[in-house]
Amino acid sequence: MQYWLMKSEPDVYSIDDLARDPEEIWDGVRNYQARNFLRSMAVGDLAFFYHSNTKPPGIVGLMTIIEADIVDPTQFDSANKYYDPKSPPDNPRWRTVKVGYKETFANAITLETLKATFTPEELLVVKRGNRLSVMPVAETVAERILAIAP
DNA sequence: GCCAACGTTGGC
DNA sequence: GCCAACGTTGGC
Repeated sequence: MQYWLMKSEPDVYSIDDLARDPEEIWDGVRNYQARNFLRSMAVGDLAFFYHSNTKPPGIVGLMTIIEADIVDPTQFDSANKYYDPKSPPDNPRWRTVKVGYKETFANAITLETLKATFTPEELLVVKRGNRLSVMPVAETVAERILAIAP
């Protein structure tokens, strides 16, 4: 079992949206490094839901991976923002996972708190200039996050 | 709204 | 294969 952190802009898709409709395909990731992390996820892994581009940014809840390595359908939808005409239909470029809602933390753990608690080596999301939207979280770090999550 | 960081694209 | 130009991310 592995832990992950996955970012989403709450204006686009928030933890409340996931709570309302508790199974969702995590679509729209168009970065190869993030894609590779998505592909290495397994059913039962846990992922922290991170709100980015909002005030304040931070970890707001927890979800679980309920289906691994699925094709991101938006890459073949020409009307979709994430349409990728260069993705070969017989070998889809963008894979993702289906996530399930687990919980919303009573008090979000802000980026400020994360920065005060973890070094950039321990937790990638506190690293300046980091733009990765999907990243692994070491188990020891995950346990510390869960311990401070109310 | 600014801008640093950095990934991607495309000409050569 | 290099690298300048460009686009996007995301904190502030």
